[in-house]
Amino acid sequence: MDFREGQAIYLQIAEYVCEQILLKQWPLGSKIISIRDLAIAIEVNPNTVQRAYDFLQQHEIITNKRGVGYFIEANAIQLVIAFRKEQFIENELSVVFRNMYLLNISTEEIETRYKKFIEQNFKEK
Amino acid sequence: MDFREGQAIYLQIAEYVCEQILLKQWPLGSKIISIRDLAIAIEVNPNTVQRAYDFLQQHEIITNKRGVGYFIEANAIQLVIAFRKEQFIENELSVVFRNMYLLNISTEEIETRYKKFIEQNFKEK
Amino acid sequence: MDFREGQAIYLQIAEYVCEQILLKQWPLGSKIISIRDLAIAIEVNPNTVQRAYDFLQQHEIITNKRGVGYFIEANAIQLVIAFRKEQFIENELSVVFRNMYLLNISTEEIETRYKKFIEQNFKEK
Amino acid sequence: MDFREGQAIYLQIAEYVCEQILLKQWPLGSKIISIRDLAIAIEVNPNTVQRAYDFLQQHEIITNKRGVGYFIEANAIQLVIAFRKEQFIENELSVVFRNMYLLNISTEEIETRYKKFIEQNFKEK
DNA sequence: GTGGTCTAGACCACC
DNA sequence: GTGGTCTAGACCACA
Repeated sequence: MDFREGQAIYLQIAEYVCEQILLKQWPLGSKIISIRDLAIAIEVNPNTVQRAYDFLQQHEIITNKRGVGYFIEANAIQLVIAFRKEQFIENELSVVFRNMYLLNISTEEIETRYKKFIEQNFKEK
Repeated sequence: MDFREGQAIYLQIAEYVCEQILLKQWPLGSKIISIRDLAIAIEVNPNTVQRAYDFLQQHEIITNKRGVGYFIEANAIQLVIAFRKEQFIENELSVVFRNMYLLNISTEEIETRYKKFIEQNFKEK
Repeated sequence: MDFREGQAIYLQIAEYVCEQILLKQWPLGSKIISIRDLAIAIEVNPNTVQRAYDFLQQHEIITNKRGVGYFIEANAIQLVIAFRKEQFIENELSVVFRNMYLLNISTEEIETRYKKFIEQNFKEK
Repeated sequence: MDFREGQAIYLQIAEYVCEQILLKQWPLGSKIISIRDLAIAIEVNPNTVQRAYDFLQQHEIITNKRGVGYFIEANAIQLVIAFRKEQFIENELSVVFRNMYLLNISTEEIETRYKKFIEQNFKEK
C-alpha cells in the first residue's frame, strides 16, 4: 500500500476500510483486521491505524468491543455513501472541473479515461 | 483573495499566478508584481509570497532578474499545463474515478454537472 | 561548525550533509539528524536547517518519512557526485583555468600544492 | 556577456576589465570605455558599471579624470596580479582541492582539461 | 517526537 | 526600488 502525499495517512487508511465495505469485501457486522495486524501489513505506526479507526468510530461506521476488536456497523454502507458523496461533490468536483477547463480537457477524454480505469481496476469478475 | 484551508497558502499563491498565466491575464515575458506589493495586496507575510515565487522559479515558470523582479518565462504556458496536467491525471483523476465507481455516479451526470459549472463560472462572453 | 561568509548558511549546511554522505560517515538509507537537533548543535535557527533539508530533498538526495524524519536516499552518492561534479566543472573550473593562465600558474605548481593540501587535510591513516 | 550567478555582476564586470588589462588588450595609461557605453554593450544598468569602476578605482587600478573618463593606471598590471593571485590561492584553491578529493578527480584529469581549455580560449595567435 | 507553515521583522547586497 | 537570507518564535498536523 502506497500513500498519496498531501493527505494524511490515517485518512487514507480510513478510506481504504470504507472501500472494503462498499465493495462488500468485508461483510456488515463482521470483525475487521486488528490495529496491530493492519499496522504491520501496511508498514505504518499502530498509532496511525488507531487514529483511522477512531475516525471511523466517530462517524459510526465501525464500533469497538473492548478486548475483542472493531466491528462494522449494520448501516455502514449507507453512512459511507452519504458521507463520501457529499464530500465528493462539494469539495472535489469543483476542483476537477476547474482543472478540466484550464487544462482544456474535454468530457469525452474523461469518459474514455474512465472506461480504461474501470477495465484496469474492477474487471475482476 | 481568500484561501482554502488544508493547502499551504504559498501553494495557493503559486496556483493563482499559474492561472493568471493560463488565462492570459499576464503576458509571457512580462514582469510580475513584486514580492512586497503582492504581500501587501493579499495581506500575507512577504516570506510567504517569496516562497511561492521560489516554487515557481524552481519549476522554471518564472525567472528572476537580479534587483529588478520576477518575469514570466517564454514557455511558461506549456510548462504550467504539462505540470498541472500530469499532477491532475496522476493524483486527482484516479481518486475521482474510484469515487465515481464506488458511489455509482455516471459519466453522464459528470457531464451535466460540468456544463452547469462552466456556465456559472466562465461564461464571461 | 563555522560558516564562510559570502555563501548562504543553508547551502553550507546542505554541503555539509553531502560531504558526510560522500565520506561515508552517514550510511545510505539511514535517518539523519533531525532539523531541531541539528539546529541546536550548530546554533542556527531551525528554519535555516529546514531550508537546507528542503534543498536536498528537491535534489532527491534525502527523503522524508512523515512524522519520522529525513533519510538518505539509496543512490544519494551518485546524485551528489553528479550534481557537484557538474557544478564544479562548469562553474569553478573555467574560472580556475582562466586564473591559472592569466596569473601564469603552471599545472606543476597546482599538483604540488594539491599534494600538500591532501597531506594536511586527509592523511588520516 | 553572460554572468555567473552567485557572484555580483559588478564584480564580474571589474574582473572583465582586469582581464583586458592582463591580456594587454587595453594598454596602460589609455582611456577605457565609458560607463554609459559599456552599460549599453553588456545590457546592464549604468549604476552597476559605475560600481565596478568605483571598485577598481578604490584598488588604484584605474583612475578618473573629471569630465574625461577613466584611465588605466601605470602600474595596473602588477596590482591586478598581486591582488588576484593572493585571492586565488587563499580562497579558491582550497575549495577546488577539496572538490577534487571528494569527487575523485585526479591531477592528470585537471591537466588534460586545462590544455583543452587553453586551446579553446587562448590559441588566438 | 517529527516536519510544515506562517508571521514579524530585521539586515543585506544588488540594480 | 528589487529579491535573498536569517532570526525568533509560534501553531499545527502527524506518527
